[in-house]
Amino acid sequence: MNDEIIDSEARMLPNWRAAMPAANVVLRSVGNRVQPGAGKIRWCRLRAGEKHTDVLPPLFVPGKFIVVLADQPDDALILDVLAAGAAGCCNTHAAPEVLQQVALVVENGGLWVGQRLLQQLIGNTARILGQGATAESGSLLELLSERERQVARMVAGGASNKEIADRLAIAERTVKAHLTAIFEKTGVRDRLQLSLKINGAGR
Amino acid sequence: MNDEIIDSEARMLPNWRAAMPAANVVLRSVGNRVQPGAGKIRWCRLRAGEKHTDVLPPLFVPGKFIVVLADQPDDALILDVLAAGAAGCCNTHAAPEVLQQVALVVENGGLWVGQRLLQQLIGNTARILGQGATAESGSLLELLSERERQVARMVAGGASNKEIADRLAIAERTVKAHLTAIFEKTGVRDRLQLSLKINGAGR
DNA sequence: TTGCCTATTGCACCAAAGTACAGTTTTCAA
DNA sequence: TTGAAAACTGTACTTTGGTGCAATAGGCAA
Repeated sequence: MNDEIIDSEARMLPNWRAAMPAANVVLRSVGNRVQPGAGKIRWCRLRAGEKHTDVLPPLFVPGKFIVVLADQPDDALILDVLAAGAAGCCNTHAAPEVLQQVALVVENGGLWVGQRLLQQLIGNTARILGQGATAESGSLLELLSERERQVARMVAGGASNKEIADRLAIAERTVKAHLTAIFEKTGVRDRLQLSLKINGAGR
Repeated sequence: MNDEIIDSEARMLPNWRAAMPAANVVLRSVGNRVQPGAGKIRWCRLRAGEKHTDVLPPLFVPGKFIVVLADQPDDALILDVLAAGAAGCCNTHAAPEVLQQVALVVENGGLWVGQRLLQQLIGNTARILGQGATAESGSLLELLSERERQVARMVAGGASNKEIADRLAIAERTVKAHLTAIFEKTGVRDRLQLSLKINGAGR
């Protein structure tokens, strides 16, 4: 793979070379755009003291994935760079096997997250889900009253609040009240997310 | 790899064979222990109606990783089996490439989570591929420029304009401009309808 | 060189979605 | 009889979505 490794110093590390012998280190300065190379993945080193908000934005280009190699990859940083659009984040000195694993996942369009952080996310989310909503639309809809179910299905079918109000012969305000209750019970934030959950869209 | 696939029927699926030609399907009955094979991974099919709490516990043995192949892998199920100790969970009929990706990650001690769920775990960050797109959504997306496709997929994955702007490092106004063009080209009236078309749900 | 397409962006505006506070009425189990 | 839940609704507000007008700049084929 002809990936590039973007760093503020032009020094190839041994684990990088072992993982991707064909890659090149490309220099960057803060704030500067770097011309994309041929590979699908743009590896970007984040040194201690460098802010991802300064480093990453110029690097995002269509059709390329960014993987961050962080010198100090604490959980908050990892989540931040992933939330900012990076497809993975691991330690600058990660083993070549790990870097290759990251490359495979990311090249296939996946996101790569370290195991320990992922387990934390899973544990936290499993506990949250265990206390409340499930994602399956059947059991999701079971949380709702009869009228709420009716409104939820209509939203999932693409209807606006006004259309729902007209069809059910109720006020638009009433539709909004039902939706607010639906959002609270299901843990979704808006009608688009509700539709995705009910329709089972995605995987 | 000499992994085993544990199922209640002794029937190898084509995607399983393609992903791991040396694997065997091993029969199990509910509640029964299955002697571990030589491989590191024990793939366990979870059919519709089968409860993971009945199926998985006898399968956990030291030194082996369990990956669940679920017929109906909704988010709650995936999180439950991961919280219960499985190292991955994907669709029974996942593509061989996906199964191989799972195998690589898990054999190296990682956890494998589907992209959509992972994005939810990361706080609903979104990078949605066109995986699972219908023919309609395929031809729909062909109408769009590269950047419009990117924006459209992110909307279909549930992202707000602000989130898309942040992830692509562009202005929210630019996202809206792309969406206006997308709506014109596809003939939909808003992001909810766009999401339904791309995800192949509803009308 | 020219014209078209794509990408980007600002300012301004209106419409729709969603939230907050508050209220009434009906049904039904305790 | 009482209290809770469900259903309904108004007024008012904030946030987000979407549109209109206008503009610059780069890439590329004719």
